[in-house]
Amino acid sequence: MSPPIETLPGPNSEPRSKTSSPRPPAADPLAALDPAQRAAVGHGIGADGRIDAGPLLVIAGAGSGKTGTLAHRVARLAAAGADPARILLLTFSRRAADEMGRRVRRILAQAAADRPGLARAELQWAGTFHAIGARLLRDHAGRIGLDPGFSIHDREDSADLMNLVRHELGLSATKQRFPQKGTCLAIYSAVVNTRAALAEVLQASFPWCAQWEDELKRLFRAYVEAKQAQQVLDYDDLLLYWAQMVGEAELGAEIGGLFDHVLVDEYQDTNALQAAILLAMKPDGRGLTVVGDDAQSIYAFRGATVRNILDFPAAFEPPARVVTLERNYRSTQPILDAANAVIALAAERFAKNLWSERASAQRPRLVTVKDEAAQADFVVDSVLARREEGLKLKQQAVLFRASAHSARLELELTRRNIPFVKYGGLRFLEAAHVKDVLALLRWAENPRDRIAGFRAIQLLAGIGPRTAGRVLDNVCSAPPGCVLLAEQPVPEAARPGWLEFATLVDRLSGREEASTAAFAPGGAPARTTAPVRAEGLAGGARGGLPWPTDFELACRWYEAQMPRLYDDFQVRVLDIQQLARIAATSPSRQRFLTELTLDPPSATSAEAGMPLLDEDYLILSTIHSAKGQEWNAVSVLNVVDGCIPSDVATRDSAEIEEERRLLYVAMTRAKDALDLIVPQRFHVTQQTGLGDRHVYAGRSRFIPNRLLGHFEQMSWPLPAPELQGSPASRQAAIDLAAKMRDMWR
DNA sequence: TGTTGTTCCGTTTTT
DNA sequence: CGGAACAACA
Repeated sequence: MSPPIETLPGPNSEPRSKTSSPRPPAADPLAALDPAQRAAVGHGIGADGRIDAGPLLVIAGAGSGKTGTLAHRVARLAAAGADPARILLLTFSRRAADEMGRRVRRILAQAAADRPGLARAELQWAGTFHAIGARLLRDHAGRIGLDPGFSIHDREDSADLMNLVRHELGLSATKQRFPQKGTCLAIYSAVVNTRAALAEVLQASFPWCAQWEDELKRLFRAYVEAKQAQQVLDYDDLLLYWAQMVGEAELGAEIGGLFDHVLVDEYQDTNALQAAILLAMKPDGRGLTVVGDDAQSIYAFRGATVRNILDFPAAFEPPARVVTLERNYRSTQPILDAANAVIALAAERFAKNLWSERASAQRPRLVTVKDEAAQADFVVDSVLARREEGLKLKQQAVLFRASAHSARLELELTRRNIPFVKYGGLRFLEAAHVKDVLALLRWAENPRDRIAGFRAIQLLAGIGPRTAGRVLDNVCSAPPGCVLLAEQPVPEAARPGWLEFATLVDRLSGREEASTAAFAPGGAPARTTAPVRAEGLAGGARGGLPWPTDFELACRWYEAQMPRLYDDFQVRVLDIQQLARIAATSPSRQRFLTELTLDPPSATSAEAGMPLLDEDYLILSTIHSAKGQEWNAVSVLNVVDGCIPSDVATRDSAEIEEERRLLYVAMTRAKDALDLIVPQRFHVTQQTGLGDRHVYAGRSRFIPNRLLGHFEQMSWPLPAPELQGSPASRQAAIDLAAKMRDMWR
């Protein structure tokens, strides 16, 4: 069962000193690569430039130049004659896709000074599974009975729709409490993404819901029907429809045939459904390259399984080639030693030991502080100290397990006027006011989208769920085509506002003459007679307003409603303006809505809007969002039991192991300096009635005593005997000392 | 019918 | 502490 693992020359056999070997001409981009990387890059590309590549698995340790290796491989394929338009690159985030595109371009530009055509090669197909799925589905919608104008629900929308169906089926009024909408969606999503049976998923992950199996089945069937009736796809559908599409023999071959090479990054964080898609597109594995690191698998909660990587080689006959990258170019050896020691305690792992040539005397620091306030003080102080030494804020990051863990620090940073940008956690997109505007636009784009309409309609004063539901019923179930929005029955008091709203929606939908035009639900003649709207086609193009004029129209109307809806509307207006800025960069309404849903701005900052790009700012990030990144100096907050591992993730050993890998990922982000902070006491806004409590927590179980040798231990503030205690007593002591000195003046 | 108030529950990470 | 579910009021 064990795949042939190719172990390439390690530290001893590969001196690679900077001075000894004469550098090949700079034009050879392979010159900068080590032997393992070169093997991965050149796999299946003959000396004569002929490409004949079987499946390849690259096990790439943290910091082993994975991104560069993948970029080089793409560039090398292109240089050997592969058509860049027929290369599919699947990454974990849009950011990673962009980065990859940049690097490929750079390498090609370097390598092909003499071949101008090459330098212009652009990747046409680089993005996340979800984004590529959305594009393929729109392109081939006609073949699978899908409206190409389908809208995409984010998780909240999906949960709302699930809730709607849940109520309709009477499952909200059961004697025993039925699972909440979020739980239902999580179960549904787990079934889809793991491709397991409902019973299995319930057993394994949601045992407390096992009694509801039949009801859940009913609920999910109705949920699927609702989505189809509304021409709506959720995140999972983007993968599921894609998988089904390529599962059809003919279509699968056709779509697989669009690509000569398929390369997948972060393969350890893909799930069974994604693996099925790949296999269906490339059944024999030809042209398939996947890259990943089992030690960095941190998305099991989303259905990702490390089995994908472990089982990859054996999925093909003959098995895929395996290349392992163990040399780390990022971190100093002491940091690596500590990280290796942490991951070595994992129950099971792919044996792999990272090594580095970056010697350093500085071990990572394990810093004990009194509480979270002291933690914030310490972090700010050391960040500033490093900046004094010339390290830009941008080259420093603070990482944490859960978004809320940085609250104290954010406060302190704001107080001391230090700019920062935070990744992960509450998204821009999840803010109620942003969702309001998007709902309005989405409803205009797809009148069948009930969730969007439901939200948009209730923005009006005097109109609640009841009226909104009635209007939507009329709009959706009316005989094909003809519903006058303006004539919908609404309470008298709401009438004037409603007319204005109806006019707006009609205009947004491309029907200028509000009073006479019919409001046609999608799929009705108005929609089907129109030719398939190609994605690039100027959106909002149906009828009237050019994008983003319609957006501005919607904003103006919405801003007028805001003071009534929100007490703090002044702050929220800024977000709407931010949204307008994003909208302006999008070519069409549909693209805007799709991209924003699949790829929301991932960062927020304390200031209104993002700091200017050239400004310096500190990076705050959840560990999950830090994936693939690196910084010179990294601080990890709350390295205590209860945070890492999170106390909600200690139900079984699989969860605990994932938390261990999480700490490993955090530690391996650091190049030169790494601080793990351990507050002895931390605050929980805790359960029932007791109010806030302090909990005395120990150092994370992932750093047991026998690992302490890898760290420099310190306490902060440095214990100063006699001076401990309250600020008042410290003050008094200092005064006394001054008096003593004054005696001898 | 729609809005507002009250109580209770759950509480991570993200495409 | 925020959201959801339910009860009371306009």
